Amino acid sequence: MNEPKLKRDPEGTRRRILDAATQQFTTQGLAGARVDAIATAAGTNERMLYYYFQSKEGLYVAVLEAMYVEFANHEVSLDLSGLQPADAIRALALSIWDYLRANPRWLSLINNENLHEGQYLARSPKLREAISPVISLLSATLARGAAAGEFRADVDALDFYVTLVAMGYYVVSNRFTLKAFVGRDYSAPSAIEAVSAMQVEMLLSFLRPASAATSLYPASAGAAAREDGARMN
Amino acid sequence: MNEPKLKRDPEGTRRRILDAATQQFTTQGLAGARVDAIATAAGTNERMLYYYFQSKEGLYVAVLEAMYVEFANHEVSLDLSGLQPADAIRALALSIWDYLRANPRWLSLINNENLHEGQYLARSPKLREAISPVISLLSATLARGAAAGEFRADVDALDFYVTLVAMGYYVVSNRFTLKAFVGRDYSAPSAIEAVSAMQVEMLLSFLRPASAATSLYPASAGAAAREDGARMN
DNA sequence: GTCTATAGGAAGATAGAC
DNA sequence: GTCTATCTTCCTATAGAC
Repeated sequence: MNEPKLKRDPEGTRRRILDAATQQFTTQGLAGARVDAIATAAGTNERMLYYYFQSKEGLYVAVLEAMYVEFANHEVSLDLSGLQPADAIRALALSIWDYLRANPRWLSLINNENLHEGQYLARSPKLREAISPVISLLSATLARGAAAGEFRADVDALDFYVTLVAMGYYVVSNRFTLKAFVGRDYSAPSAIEAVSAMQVEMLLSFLRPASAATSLYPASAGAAAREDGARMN
Repeated sequence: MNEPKLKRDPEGTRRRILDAATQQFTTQGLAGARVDAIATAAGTNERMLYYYFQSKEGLYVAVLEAMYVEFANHEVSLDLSGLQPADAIRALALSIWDYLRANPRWLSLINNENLHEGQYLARSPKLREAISPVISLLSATLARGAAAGEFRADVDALDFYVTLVAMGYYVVSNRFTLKAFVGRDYSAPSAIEAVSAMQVEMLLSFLRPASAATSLYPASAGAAAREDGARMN
C-alpha cells in the first residue's frame, strides 16, 4: 500500500484488486476469502471489485487465469536442446520442482479447484483445454533418448509427466501435514535436496533400457506372466 | 435420514453429526461448510452440534481425528512377511494407493489442513505426532531386501515413503485439474492401472543394486538432511 | 439431551452521488 | 471510475423451555 494512488487509474486499480485477491484466495480458499478484505488490501473499495469482476466468483476465475498465464510463461523459457537425454530429464524435473517450490500459492489454488471438482476452471474457455506447455518438450526428450539407445522406448509420456510432477507437488503441497505425520520438515533446503536427488535417480533408473528387461510395465511387454504381480487384466 | 430416531440417543446423535460434518467439510472445506446444513443432514438441530463439539472448529478437529483413526486401522492390517522384498514393496504401494483412491475425502481434508498450515492438526494432541503406521513396515522391508542383496542399501526410508505416497496421492487429489490440463481422466480404472504399473516399476528399478552403480544419490554432501527427527526404529 | 427462537454480526452485492 | 452508505441474506453461537 506504499504504491502512489492516482485519482483515476483503471489498469492500476484492476491489477491491485487482482493481486490482493490472489493473496486472499490462495491463503483462505474461495469460501474463506472476504471481499472487503480484498478491497481494503487493494487500497480501494468493494464497489470497484464488482465493477471490474462482476462477482466474487468472477474474480476467482480471473485469478486462476492470471496464475496460469504466469505458469505457462515460465515453462516455455526452458531450453534442453544442448543436453544429453538423461541430463535433459534431470534439468526438466528440477526446473518444474523449483517452480512448484517457489510458488506454493499456485498449488493452493489448484488444490482448491480440485476441491470444487474443477468447476471454475471449466468456466473459463481460456483454461479448459490449456495443455501444459512442457509435455511436448518431455515427449521429444524421451523420443530422443530412446533413439540414442539410452532410454527404454515403451514409456507413456503423459503418465511419466504426471509422476514427475507428483514427486515435487506432494512434497510442497503437503509439507505441513508431512511434518506432523512423518516428522520431517520439507521446507528445509537440505531435506528438499536429498529427496529430489532420490527422485531424479528414480526417474532415470526407470528410463534405462536395462530396467525394461525385468519390467512388468507396460503389461503387453513380455514378462507379464507372473501371477502374483499380475494386475493388468 | 431413514434411520429410526429415538427420543434420546446421545451416541447416535453425536455420530450422525460427525458423519454429516465429515461429508460437509470434505466437500466444502472448513470455511465453506455450513453448520445448519450439517445439523439438518444429521437429522438434528444446531444446538446439539454446539452441545457436543463446542464450536464449528471443534467439530472440524473431531472429524480430522476420526478420519485418522479410520486410516490407521486400515494400515495395520497389512501383512508382508510371506513375500519376497520386491513383491512386498509392490503390495505395500498398491495397498496404499488403493486406499487413497477409495477415500478421496481423506485427501480433501488433508489438503484443507495444509491450506491452513496444519494449525488444526496441531490443536489435537492425538494427531500432532501420529506417525504413519506403515513407515516402520516399509523400513523393515527395505532392510530385508538390502540384506538379501536385492535392494541397494543406501535408501532413506522416509524419503522413499513420501515419494511412494506422492505417486498415488497426486493422481487422485488432482484428477479434475489433470483432466483439464493434460487431457487424461485418472478416474478411469484403466488409466489408474497403467500409471500404477509404471510407478511400481519406477520404485523397483530404483531399488535394484545395479542402479546404485551409476547413481548420483545419495549426494555425498547431502547427509545434512538426515539430522532431523526421523523416527524409524 | 433435545428443541424453538433469536441474538448479533458479518457477508456478498447494489444504489446513486460525484 | 470512484466512493459512501446501505440492503438483504446468511451465518455462528446462545438463551431458555421442556
